[in-house]
Amino acid sequence: MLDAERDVQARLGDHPLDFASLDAISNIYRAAGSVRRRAEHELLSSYGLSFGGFTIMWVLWVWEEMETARLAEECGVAKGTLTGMLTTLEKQGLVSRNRVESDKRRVLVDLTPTGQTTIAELFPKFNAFEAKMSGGLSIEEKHELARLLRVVVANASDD
Amino acid sequence: MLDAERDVQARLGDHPLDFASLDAISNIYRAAGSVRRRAEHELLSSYGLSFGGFTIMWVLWVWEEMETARLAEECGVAKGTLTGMLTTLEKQGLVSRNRVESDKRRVLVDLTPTGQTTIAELFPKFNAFEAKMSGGLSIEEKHELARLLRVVVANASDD
DNA sequence: TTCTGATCGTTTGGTACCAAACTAATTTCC
DNA sequence: GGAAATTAGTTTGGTACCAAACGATCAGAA
Repeated sequence: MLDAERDVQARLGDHPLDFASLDAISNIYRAAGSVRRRAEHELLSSYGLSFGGFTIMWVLWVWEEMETARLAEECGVAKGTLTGMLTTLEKQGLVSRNRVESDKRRVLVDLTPTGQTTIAELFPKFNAFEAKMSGGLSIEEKHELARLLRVVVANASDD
Repeated sequence: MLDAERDVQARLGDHPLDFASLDAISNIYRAAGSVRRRAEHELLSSYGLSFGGFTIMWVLWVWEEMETARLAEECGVAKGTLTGMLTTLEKQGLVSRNRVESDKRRVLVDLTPTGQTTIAELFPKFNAFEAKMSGGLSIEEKHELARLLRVVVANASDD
């Protein structure tokens, strides 16, 4: 990466380059992309799940039945995106949608029994995968990584 | 996140949960997604660029003319994906494709003069954006974040 | 030479993803 | 009580993204 730093600085001329920020932020995507692809390849594809689909199921497993809006928020996707992903999961028989009687605009999403079984079997494997992806880091380093990332998330979420 | 930890542990029963790994890895996506959306919103949309399109232009700016295969690798996308993104950038007049005379399978991609101007103007703003997204972190913390992420990338790239 | 295998970029088919427009249901305010 | 504003989820139109199949080109061997 030092070559890049020198080259970028050359392009910028006298414009100062904040390389530390570039280094921190640009590595976030690189890491996210490579871990995501690896997870889909190595683990999720055999369950017919995308990374996003897995995330939905995990959230529902932990917090149980949930409205669409909150589910989208928890999963970090737009609500329109969630509609399509839920349709996919519904076709696979993994989640169910139920209109709320008292307010028919709302929809409650929940895991089906099949979905429950699937995520209960899958999650331990996924957690082991996460351990492998963070292999070589101490527990303190893992928590430090999470802490630093939370600062970035907070910055990016400011309104 | 501590509620989640307790809830997940409850679901897992006696199965041990590696929460530190979960914490580290799951925050990577959250951070990547929120920073990406913010960048597109706040900065890239006014240039008509997606995050991926910006990445391509940045790589070409730093390393200059490059073959498709290496460009895809540098940008962290599949080569088929790159084809479509290059078509978009080509339509916008920002990059050009040129077949290599000595080996007509190969294609060299480069920035057009317009592309050069665009990225030279945009990059300082993007770097300032990166600084904002990593605001509140010291220089040492930024480099530590990058270092920890590189470990993850290396783990995810193992064959 | 010509056949075989490898390599490069593109195409294809499909999901994921977003923002904005839309529809239906509910609440607010006069 | 009814029009207007608000809210929830879906639909729409478009890009991004992947893996696998494809077509063209090149390199090597018989």
